[in-house]
Amino acid sequence: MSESKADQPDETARPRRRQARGERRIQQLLDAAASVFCRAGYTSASTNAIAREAGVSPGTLYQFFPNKEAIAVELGERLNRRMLETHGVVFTVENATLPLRELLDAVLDPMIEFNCANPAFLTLLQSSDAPGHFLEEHAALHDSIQDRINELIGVRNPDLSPERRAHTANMAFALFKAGLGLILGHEGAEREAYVAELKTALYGYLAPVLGTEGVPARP
Amino acid sequence: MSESKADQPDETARPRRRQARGERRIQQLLDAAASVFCRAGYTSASTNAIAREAGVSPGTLYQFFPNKEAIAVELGERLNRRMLETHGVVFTVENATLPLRELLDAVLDPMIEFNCANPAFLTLLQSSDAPGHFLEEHAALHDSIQDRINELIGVRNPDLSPERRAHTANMAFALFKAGLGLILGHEGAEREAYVAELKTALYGYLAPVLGTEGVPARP
DNA sequence: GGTAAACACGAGCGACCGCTCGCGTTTCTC
DNA sequence: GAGAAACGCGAGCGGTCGCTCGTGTTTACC
Repeated sequence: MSESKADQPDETARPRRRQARGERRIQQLLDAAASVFCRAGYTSASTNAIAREAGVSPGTLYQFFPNKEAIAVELGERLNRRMLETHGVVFTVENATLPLRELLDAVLDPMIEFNCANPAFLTLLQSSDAPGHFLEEHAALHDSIQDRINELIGVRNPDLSPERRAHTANMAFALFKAGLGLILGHEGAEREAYVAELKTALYGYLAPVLGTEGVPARP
Repeated sequence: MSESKADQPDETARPRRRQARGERRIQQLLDAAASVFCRAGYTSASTNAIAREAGVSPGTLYQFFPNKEAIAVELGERLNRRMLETHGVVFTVENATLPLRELLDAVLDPMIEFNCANPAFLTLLQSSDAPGHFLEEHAALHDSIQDRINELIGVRNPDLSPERRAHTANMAFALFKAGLGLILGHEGAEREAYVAELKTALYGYLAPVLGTEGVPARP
């Protein structure tokens, strides 16, 4: 109870001014983490391996991240932010009113492209083995995407009950992740084939709920 | 090179006569392993935890399994065998000729029921983190189911090219696993809702390929 | 009943894990 | 250029892991 000086040890402790070198190291470490997570999964990935891959010592890694979990959280947040910044535009009202086939192209193609370039994202999204608090951030990451899908379905078909809409969004996202796994597991022509299969599957699933035709713009 | 006595140390080494007590212990250990794998995933599950859950010492566990990997392999094989014995009947020519909606019910309902009763099966099926040789058995387990689906699709629509059929079987299985994950993650009414959504999704995906009507019996 | 094998135990070995700490180097600020 | 702070290192700490081994108990077979 003798900590009444100036700084609490809990959150918002101290902003720790980073130098340009530090920011560079952080990026190196996150890139290395993405590679190692992707290769071994979250649990099997070791912080020493991440540091080695980044070309720094274990001590240096812990200059920038308080623990292993924070690395995964930060990586997930950055990837999620980057995906929404770069391709988040796809969840627009204009796209929602397109014919279903075009809507799927407009949404899926950028998503797939991003995930092919950043396979660690899917790894984090479906890392079911994970200790305690990482699961919360994991869920947050999940919901962040889920909400976009939910919203798009709501715009497309406002008559759907909230429960049904949630189920549909949840299932659609699960189907997407499943297809994405197949896509990332193949290359070249095989990959393209699975992209087509995924679109077929989502079309077949969503057509009865969302309709295949474009919906007219609201007055 | 001086091992020309009688028994090679490699495969088919010695059959080690098991007593009834031993068989019972093996079952206890596999049940415990299923529970622990399911709770923590393959990598995070510790052999000591499995032994503890089975109520035996670590040493006893290693009387029956040479290593951790062998536990997962044996568990996977037993579950797979039991599923095929109990519900493998669903992949019959008679079922293949049913109307699609009834075909899906006939195939999915037993599968879902089995996986709800044995959630460790899905855990093993999608344990992507795994060292070396477990992946081979993992793939074998995978293919064992995949082949059934492939065969069923072949009976239903013989005109499909082998490549397209393989893609369809692969994607259908991936979609099934995705839906199964949602189903196992919920209970009661929510679970039933996701069962319905999964059937809808697979119906929408397979209808254009397999046709919705029953196919006539072959002369 | 005697003996060999199967079963059971649990302390603990070696390896690796996440992470720390003491100390040296680089960079910023005045 | 002096002081502070950020950066960087790597041996190694405490802990857990998969797994072993010496020893004792139970069971099968004659």
